[in-house]
Amino acid sequence: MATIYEIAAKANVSVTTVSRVINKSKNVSATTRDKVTKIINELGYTPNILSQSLATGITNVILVLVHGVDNPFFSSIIKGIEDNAYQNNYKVLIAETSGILEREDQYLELLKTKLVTGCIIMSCEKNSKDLEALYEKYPIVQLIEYDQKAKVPFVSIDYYKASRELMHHFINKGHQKIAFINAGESVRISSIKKYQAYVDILTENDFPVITKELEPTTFSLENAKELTLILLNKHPDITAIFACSDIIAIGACYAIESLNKKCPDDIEVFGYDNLIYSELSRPKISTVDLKDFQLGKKAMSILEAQIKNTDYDLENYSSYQLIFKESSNCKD
Amino acid sequence: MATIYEIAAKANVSVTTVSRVINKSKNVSATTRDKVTKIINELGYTPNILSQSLATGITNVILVLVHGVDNPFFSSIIKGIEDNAYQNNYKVLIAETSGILEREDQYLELLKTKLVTGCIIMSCEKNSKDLEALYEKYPIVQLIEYDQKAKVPFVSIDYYKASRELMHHFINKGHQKIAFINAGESVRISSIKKYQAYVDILTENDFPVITKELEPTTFSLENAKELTLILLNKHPDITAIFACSDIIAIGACYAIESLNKKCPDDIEVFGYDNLIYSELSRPKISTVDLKDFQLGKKAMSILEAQIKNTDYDLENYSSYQLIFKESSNCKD
DNA sequence: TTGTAGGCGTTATCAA
DNA sequence: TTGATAACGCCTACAA
Repeated sequence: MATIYEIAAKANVSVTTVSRVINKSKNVSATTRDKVTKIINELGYTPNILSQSLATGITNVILVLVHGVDNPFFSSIIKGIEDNAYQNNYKVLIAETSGILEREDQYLELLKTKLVTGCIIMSCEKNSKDLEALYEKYPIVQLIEYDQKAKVPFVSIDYYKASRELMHHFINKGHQKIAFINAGESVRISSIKKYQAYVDILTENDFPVITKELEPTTFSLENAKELTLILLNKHPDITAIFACSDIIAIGACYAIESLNKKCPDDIEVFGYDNLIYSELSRPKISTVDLKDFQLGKKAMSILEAQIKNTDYDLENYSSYQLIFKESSNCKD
Repeated sequence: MATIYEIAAKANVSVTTVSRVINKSKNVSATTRDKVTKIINELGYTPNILSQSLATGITNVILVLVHGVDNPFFSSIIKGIEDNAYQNNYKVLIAETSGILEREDQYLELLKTKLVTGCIIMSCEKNSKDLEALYEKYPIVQLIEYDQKAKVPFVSIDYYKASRELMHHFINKGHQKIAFINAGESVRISSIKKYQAYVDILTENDFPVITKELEPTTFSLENAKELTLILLNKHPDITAIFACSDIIAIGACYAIESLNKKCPDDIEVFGYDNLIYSELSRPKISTVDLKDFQLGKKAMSILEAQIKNTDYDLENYSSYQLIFKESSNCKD
């Protein structure tokens, strides 16, 4: 690879001048600039990011930490992040942690070693203190799931509010026996908030709480079906199911169908996240849309604010929308 | 962040010695090593990868270039890559190109600038020559889709063979009017090979070729349904459909259902890729499993061979398996 | 407008 | 077994 020195030699100028041209500094004459630019193109020169970063202490690379790229929201969220990032000339790299703390740390070291400038964390195994410590030193933003105790900026949606809205729909429809099937990761803020809303509304109305939680390791769809069957067996008078995710909702529908009941006529089902799955299934699953693209964009903007030292909020709630499809009786 | 100099100062040794300790060189006395190690731990020192790489010209980071992380196979393939990579102490980063050449180049520059050591390419917009030129300089492996004309190593499956096998199943079942619905990216090697196999087998048997190709920009599921309806309208005697992907197969099933026909009784349908979608739909889609995890592992091993300068093959075909589910009459 | 020289944090070379 | 010093490729005062 050509270096700044070779360019300088061929152009008969100093490396400083070449550097100026590369960085579009104003203090270069048009003639010099053209001469240097021409040679740069001739030699197909690309600046060595390593060296640039070493000298400036900054890279234009940001990292997205995710549990797994098969994370349901992930693919559309990343588009939002990138949209914002590319506009501001950042490169976006993604890393999977698989929920393994050691691996998470390994990738976060890329921050310490200056390889990446900031990090969007969608999956975090750290305790609150360690996370805060990290945030003190580096630009960090949590996305969707976040640590309630840590004072570290996050972008998410108000799961509690959204879930109350969903429950209100059920109540307005006259449902009294409403089941809730939670994902098997009830430590996640999203699960906690959904459950809170579910319980609160039922309590306010004096209706019974009927819940099951998925076993974390199983294939959600099958497990959801099993759990729903157990619930429906024990409580044959259930008329509505609040599923923590679309996949779970589909499993629930399978269970309903296998009992020769109809969804939504006999039992109404609501999912969460508005994934493509909810379109593929029969009936199509009513669900809560998270506007993933917006979430991603917002997260990137918060990160950038940190990098550029401008103002930003610690708590950022993005909008959502209840989508009524075939698995629920249409809106009120 | 602490640097090697601070460590050296505190330990009363030279930076060279500290460097030796960090890199586990043999030429350090146990006493010195312990002393230095202790201070390293005390100060929570992490080497600056940028500097290391600048000095050595090597990073332990590899890059996976993908069109989009919503690429259907991607999530399980990446697990295979990582499995192999972590064992050999590499970090794996992922980047989306969205099929944009400029963006692809931007990420590939990370190779030139030594930020990453090698690259697994799952999506490439480059022409054969440019790709070959890249391969001359850097460790590169193509995964799944590959450029037939470029002499650049690839890991994929033998789509032609697999598709012939699939078609043989149809023929053995007595089907004569077999439709083929191709993805809207018929420049991809996978699409080309599937189509080749389809046409070859029909020609060998003197059966008619009946095909449609998806419009690239549309939502596959709906578009597949439409196209299937058109085909079934024009050729009501079609008894089998070879769909280029599971999603397309699901769309085909929808079309069949909407005509009050039964799958597989009236029309047998086969998909490709064995994605989760094929499990969610009714009927479950018979499909070709690609053993994604193995593919990923293999790709990483080829990349490593390049990095470590050991032998490897240019053409690597991984195994596959026809999976018979509900959308086809069970195996022969 | 241009150039010189020192520094970023590490490793490699050579000598001691 | 250790250390001094150049080198990696770039940026940025400071000087001219």
